[in-house]
Amino acid sequence: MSPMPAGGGAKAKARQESQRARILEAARKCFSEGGFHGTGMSAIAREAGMSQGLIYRYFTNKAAIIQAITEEQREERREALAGIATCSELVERLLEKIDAWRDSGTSGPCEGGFDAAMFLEVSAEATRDADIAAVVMSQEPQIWEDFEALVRRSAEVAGRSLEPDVLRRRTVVMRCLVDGLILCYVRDPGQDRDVLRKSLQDAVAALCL
Amino acid sequence: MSPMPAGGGAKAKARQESQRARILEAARKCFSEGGFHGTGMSAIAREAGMSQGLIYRYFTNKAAIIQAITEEQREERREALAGIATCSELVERLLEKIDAWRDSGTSGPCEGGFDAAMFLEVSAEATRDADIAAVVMSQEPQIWEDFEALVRRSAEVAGRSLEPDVLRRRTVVMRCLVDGLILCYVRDPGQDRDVLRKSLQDAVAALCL
DNA sequence: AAACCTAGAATGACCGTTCACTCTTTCCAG
DNA sequence: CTGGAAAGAGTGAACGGTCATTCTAGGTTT
Repeated sequence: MSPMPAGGGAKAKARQESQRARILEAARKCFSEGGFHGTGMSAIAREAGMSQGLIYRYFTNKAAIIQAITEEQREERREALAGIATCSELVERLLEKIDAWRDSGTSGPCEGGFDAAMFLEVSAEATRDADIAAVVMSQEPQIWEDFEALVRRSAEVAGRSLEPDVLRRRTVVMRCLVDGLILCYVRDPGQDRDVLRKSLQDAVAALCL
Repeated sequence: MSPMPAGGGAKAKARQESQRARILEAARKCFSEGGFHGTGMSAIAREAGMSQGLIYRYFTNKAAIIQAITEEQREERREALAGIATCSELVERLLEKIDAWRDSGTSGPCEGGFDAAMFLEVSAEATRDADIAAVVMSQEPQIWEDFEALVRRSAEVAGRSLEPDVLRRRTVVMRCLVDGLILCYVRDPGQDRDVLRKSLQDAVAALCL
């Protein structure tokens, strides 16, 4: 009946999880290179080193894989944000990550887990697929919280205390800057990295962050 | 030999152009709703009110249509930017356009020609398809020029004169803000528009623009 | 032997593209 | 003006291929 194996022993459970993870990892790489709709199940199966049919034992269909990957992104973003103290540092780390992504052969997630192509793919897909849009929107409050916490932290480090509504506005600006930076850098990876860095740091300073 | 009709009379030329435009318009709508790879030629043909085969009289293949649409975007962006005097006004107009796009049923280009879905689709595709990436990158210098001109204009209106490197940095920041705003608003169209507006206008003011 | 895992073939649908063919317009010889 | 051939515009069926998904049947583990 159920497509997923019903767990008996803990060992089976473990294998189940590892297979799911293997599929997800393969799918992430393929989707990153070819996009959600440009990637076939055969490519995912090949990358994962298994048959096409086997994938359907762990995921009901392709959409479920896409959804799982979309959900994964939140965790990665949270973790990345958690280890950062100030807005200035965020800009620095982000530039490093984009560099790493770009240098990893224009495809696939780099070691840091950041994948600019996937970021855009998810955003684009959300404008079309209602299910993906729902997942993305459900993540938003959490992401805003994390960003706001960062901005607050950053202001405190700088010895300033922001009023709630100012904090909120600065947070919005900061997120727009970050997203825009990704877009700009991805669009033209050849442009001067230092100009980008100085520009953004300049703005961060002007905004008292 | 040649796939495109060789022009005899001016009338034929005119029809040729109008047919091309018809296909492009239909394709834009379909691509906006389903993405480049999620849209079939049959859908474009149906939307354009012609047979699939006829499309190939005006475009060598699907990739050529995608490329033509990508190229179209530059003109639209240029025109939109040309009619704007200050950075503050840019933020205002952009929010209006995103609203118009969102309200037009989550699909298709709105009357203002702005299409957030297409914007993301092109950016995402550029990370994968080398031809599209080339088109996008070839547009970049022009777009940066337009943005820089706007920022300069805006500073002059505010009675300030920016030094070249400061101007450049402010331009980068402004573009990141604009791109980021689109991304934020598209990701969660339900969020408070006024917060977005105030936040961005705040930042513009803080950056002396 | 029972339960599960897995590969690989089969499925029908749809993909982008081509092709043979039919209309419609153009154009010039008579 | 007219008639008929040449050329262009347009159709829709057909092509090989790939798509996502399902099924069958053979292994492997327990």
